[in-house]
Amino acid sequence: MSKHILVGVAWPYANGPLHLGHLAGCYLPADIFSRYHRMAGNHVLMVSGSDQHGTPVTVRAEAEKCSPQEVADRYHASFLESFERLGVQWELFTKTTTENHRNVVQDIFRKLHAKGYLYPATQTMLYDPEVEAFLPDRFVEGTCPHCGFTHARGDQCDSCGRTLDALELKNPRSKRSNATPVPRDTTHLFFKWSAFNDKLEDYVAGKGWWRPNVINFTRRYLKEGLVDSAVTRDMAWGIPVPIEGFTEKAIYVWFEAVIGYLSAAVEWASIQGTPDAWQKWWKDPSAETYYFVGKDNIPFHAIRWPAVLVGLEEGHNLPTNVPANEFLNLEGHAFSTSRNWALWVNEVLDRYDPDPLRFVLTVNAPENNDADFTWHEFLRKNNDELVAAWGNLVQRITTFNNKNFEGKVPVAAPTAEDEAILKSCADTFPAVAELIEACKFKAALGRIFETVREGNRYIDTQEPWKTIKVDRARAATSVATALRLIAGLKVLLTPFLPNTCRKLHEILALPGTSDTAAWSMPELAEGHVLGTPAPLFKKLDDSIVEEERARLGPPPE
RNA sequence: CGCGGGGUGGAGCAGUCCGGUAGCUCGUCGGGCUCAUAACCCGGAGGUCGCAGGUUCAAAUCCUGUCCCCGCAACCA
Repeated sequence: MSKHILVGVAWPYANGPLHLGHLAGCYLPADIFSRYHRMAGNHVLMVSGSDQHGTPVTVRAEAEKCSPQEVADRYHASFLESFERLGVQWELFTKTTTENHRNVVQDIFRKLHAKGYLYPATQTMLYDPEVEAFLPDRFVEGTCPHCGFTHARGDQCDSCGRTLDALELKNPRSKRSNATPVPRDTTHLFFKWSAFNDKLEDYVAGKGWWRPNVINFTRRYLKEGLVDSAVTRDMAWGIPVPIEGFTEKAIYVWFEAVIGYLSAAVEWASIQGTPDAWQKWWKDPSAETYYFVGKDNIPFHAIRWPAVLVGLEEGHNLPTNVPANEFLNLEGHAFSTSRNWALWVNEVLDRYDPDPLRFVLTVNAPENNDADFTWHEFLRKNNDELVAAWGNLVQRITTFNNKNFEGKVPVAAPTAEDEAILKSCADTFPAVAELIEACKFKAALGRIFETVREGNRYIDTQEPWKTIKVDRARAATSVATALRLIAGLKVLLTPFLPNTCRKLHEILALPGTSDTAAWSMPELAEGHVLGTPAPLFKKLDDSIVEEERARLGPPPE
């Protein structure tokens, strides 16, 4: 009774590389979740891709005097590198500039139009005569009409916090050219969000088990009532609107990007040579759908994307859960690309191994509240928890076995004590499975480490280094038991620490690969010859804290 | 202004829905062990749960007010 599970992960915007906040926010939890489900024998389809359209990409391209596609492709390659190095496994990580995506999006757009959910309406927007383009609100700066702050953005004043309409700014100027923008009328296609209010309320009625922030925020949004809004834009870099009279305009990036979850599934199926296979995840009601995103993405995945799917009236599955994470801060301050306060994944991986990073970001994940990444905590958690508890358990057992039993699994004559520790490890499987399925990854990892500590206690009590001098058979049993224990723990930890678990898999000379191992206690027969022991992790020197802080430079403000 | 989330020993977190003398990891102090990356094991100290009221025999847990942090408020990933 294996299940079909669709895992959609937020589409990273292709105007900059990934930083640690992105990882903690969605990519790591999604990877843990998907890896577990694959090991548990479920059919996982984990998809995402780079979001390549939109104004910020064109602005960056302009600044670098290259094409938007060049900018987008560069960061797409950078994303792929990050995922490869981290061990984040996708069924497909694509991009929004594929022909397939454009076809799927335009097809959906036409259908929604035919059903009457898209209608034209005229609005007044600010136009930059210099760059000859309409300006998104945040690309307009001016004086706040409420507090007089001179650097208020078109959407919000950073000084008094009020929401603004770009048209009410005094002395507006374009952030793209510094020219004075002028109001100009433009006609767009509006999506009838208001038509879906009731249906969405019915949909979320049974979702009380979602995370508090997600469900409460969603309900409040619906309670206030959805307001129709434009889903087309006056710009060239995007997917052309396939409707007569609007073909010079592009579909709004947000509207288009979320459709990527569907188009990526279609693309994947096509690549597999089974073009209809995507329907198992999208049309079969027994399939489950999860969207891993940051908290800023909640309305788009819990409301707008479901509204579009409902509007299609083709029986697409709605999200089973949207386990949105809060935000990760860096040394007490928000990540900020523009202020250069960030840790880029690829740069961090030049200096550190992926699994310690995965460990720290999971153990300290922003699941229920904002979390803070500090180098001090990174050092402490690596040295005092990961290396000390788990790394050491593996090391002390494998080296002891190597020295005393020629690196072969010794013959065991298990007593109740030995059986108890293995039973305890076996019992950890369903417990961890339940936590992962509920998207409680911190708790799941914590639960595994309870068993790790239990393992250290077991060895301490057994004292094979003493018994081997007087009762070799007893020592052999302890060591064989401990080897079976770490083999079990290796399976449990694979979703979290896939890279070092692969190493351990080799050290234990187990058949197959660690990534595809079954979610259960593996067999480790007597006499089985093990590989050469080697430390799984490195202990870090205290000096890295100061080093890394210096590299970061002074904090913003 | 409004709405949602959060504010628990030195650090990071759990517990709050179904009120009953505060839990976990790390650090720290003391002890043990020596197989192991000075790692591992045992024990202790340390908090009254942002603040102020209230309900109750009893509140971190319910109610009211207040302060601080984060997000949203529709075009911004």
